[in-house]
Amino acid sequence: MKSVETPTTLEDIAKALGLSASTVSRALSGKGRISEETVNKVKAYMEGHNYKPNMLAKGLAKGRSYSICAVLPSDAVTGQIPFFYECLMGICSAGMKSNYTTMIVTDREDRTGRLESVVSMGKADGYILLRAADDDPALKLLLDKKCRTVVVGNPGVEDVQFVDEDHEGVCERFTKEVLSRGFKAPAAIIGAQKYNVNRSRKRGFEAAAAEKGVKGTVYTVSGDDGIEAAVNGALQSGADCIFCGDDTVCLKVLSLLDAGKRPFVASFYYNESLAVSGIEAPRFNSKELGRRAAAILINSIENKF
Amino acid sequence: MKSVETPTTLEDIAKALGLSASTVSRALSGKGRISEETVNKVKAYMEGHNYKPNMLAKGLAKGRSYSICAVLPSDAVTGQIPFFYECLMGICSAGMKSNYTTMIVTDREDRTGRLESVVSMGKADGYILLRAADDDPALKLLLDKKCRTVVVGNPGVEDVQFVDEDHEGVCERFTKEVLSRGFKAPAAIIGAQKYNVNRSRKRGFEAAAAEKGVKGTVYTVSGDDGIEAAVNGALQSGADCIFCGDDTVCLKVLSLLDAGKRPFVASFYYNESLAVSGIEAPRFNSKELGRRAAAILINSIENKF
DNA sequence: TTGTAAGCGTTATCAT
DNA sequence: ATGATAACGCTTACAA
Repeated sequence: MKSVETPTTLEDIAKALGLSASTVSRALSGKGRISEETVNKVKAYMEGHNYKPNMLAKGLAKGRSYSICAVLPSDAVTGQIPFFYECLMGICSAGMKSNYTTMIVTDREDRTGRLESVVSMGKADGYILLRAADDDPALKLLLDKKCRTVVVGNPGVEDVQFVDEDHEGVCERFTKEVLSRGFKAPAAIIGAQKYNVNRSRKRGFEAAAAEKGVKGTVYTVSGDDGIEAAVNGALQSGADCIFCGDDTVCLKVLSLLDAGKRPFVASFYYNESLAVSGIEAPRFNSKELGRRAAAILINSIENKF
Repeated sequence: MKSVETPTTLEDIAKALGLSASTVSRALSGKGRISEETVNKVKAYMEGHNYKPNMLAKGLAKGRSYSICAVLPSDAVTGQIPFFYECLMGICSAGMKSNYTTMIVTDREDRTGRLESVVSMGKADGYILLRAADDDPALKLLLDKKCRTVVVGNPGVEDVQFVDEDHEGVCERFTKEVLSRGFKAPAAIIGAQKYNVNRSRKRGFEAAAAEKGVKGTVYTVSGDDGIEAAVNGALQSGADCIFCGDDTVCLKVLSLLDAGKRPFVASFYYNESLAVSGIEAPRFNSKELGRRAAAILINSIENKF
């Protein structure tokens, strides 16, 4: 049953080397007193035969799963948002580096049943929330259950680890740069204010408008019809440029405007698809953001045990 | 240490009910001889106290991980392709229904190191390959290691389970419908032919052109510069409409054409972003496709053990 | 320094 | 029908 080529268990290696499983275990982990010689012998053996530990067994013994869980929104639109996919790639990549597996879980908006399941089965050592609204039920659940958690984007909650970009600053600088081209009546159409990131962008835009001494009008929207109303409002009030809170909003805005004679449109978040319409937007490295989140989480896992 | 409210182990329940752990195990699984009465007693107890089994322990005992692994491409562009994200959501959703966790792994193009790691650590009971090229190294690895695998899209390999859409048929019908509007010189710009799906689309397009009695020109491309050359070629040879193999190609094509006076453009795969430019395309339900893949995989896992 | 043995929580095999 | 007991592969006291 057991392969001769590849040792499948510590026992196999132990037998082959005339040692005991525990000695091999120590040789590999470096924990506990063990002779340099034995370590080398084991290491040498490992070169040829490529043993991989059974993480389930290891996990059971150490009370860990060696996997981290990415908590994703599952609403229809998210597939159109490269941010989530890229961020996920970053998490996965950073996880693998530390031998952590990345699992995912999605719940329908405002439900947490699946996440709850995952949590109570102890299938993950930590959680990365890829989006958190105010009073986010998923975040609440994770905190209640005392799960190690890192949020992508500032959740605006005390004592929660998070990684974030400087949305406010970036938006402010970007807006100022655009306004300096001579626009006098900027409008901004920004998504749901229950997301901290949208509030930051709003502040950044407003600060830039104030500094430039022009009156900036902000339309905060949630849902497609809100966007249509905002676009109409902006046009009627004579806006000469429209800033969109993110790529999703921007794509919707573009689809509502006649490409030929639309005002200048920009987005606060870049997306390749926007290139088709020649839209400018600041770029963020979401994969790197995911990497950072995972690194922080794993670090906190390894240090707490 | 152990919570009084929530039993964390079978032992806890056994103690509370004056039974043994193995009896409780049987009561829950329904396997083996056990009295109706005991089953009811245990079931009743479970109502109040919401016990969740430790899947690691269960997995160790049964030689399973209770998780399935989605193998994703990690190239830069994939974030722009809603297909992968949507498919992943479907997999995750179907997995949760059967208490399977969905984990993900990505490897840089043509590398399989990470997947190999996951495979040899036995962290997944089965694999879903979200994209397979001809002679795909990841698929080869999975088959070599005798991993239960389902591929999304026909990999063109014997004895491999897969789920797929009828790309050829859909493309043929779609192309015919468009051509019946009077176009006489259709061109198609289709991605790398190492992907079966692109070959299917090419066949579908060609069949439609043949049926309509017009000469269809196919440009097969891989990479952005290939697309530019193809677009130029199509324009110079007087194409009056351009079919794009998928949403990615289409977005690139659109960015190369002047929106005002471009020929009619259509895509063989829909993407919300294309709506901005009013592009038509057949729609596929990728989430459902993912669901089907997961269902098949899980079914095969449960039946083989 | 190394080996032995107990333990992680579950399932499966055997007695009872 | 139920309860011990071994087993899954690993870690970690504790013994030697």
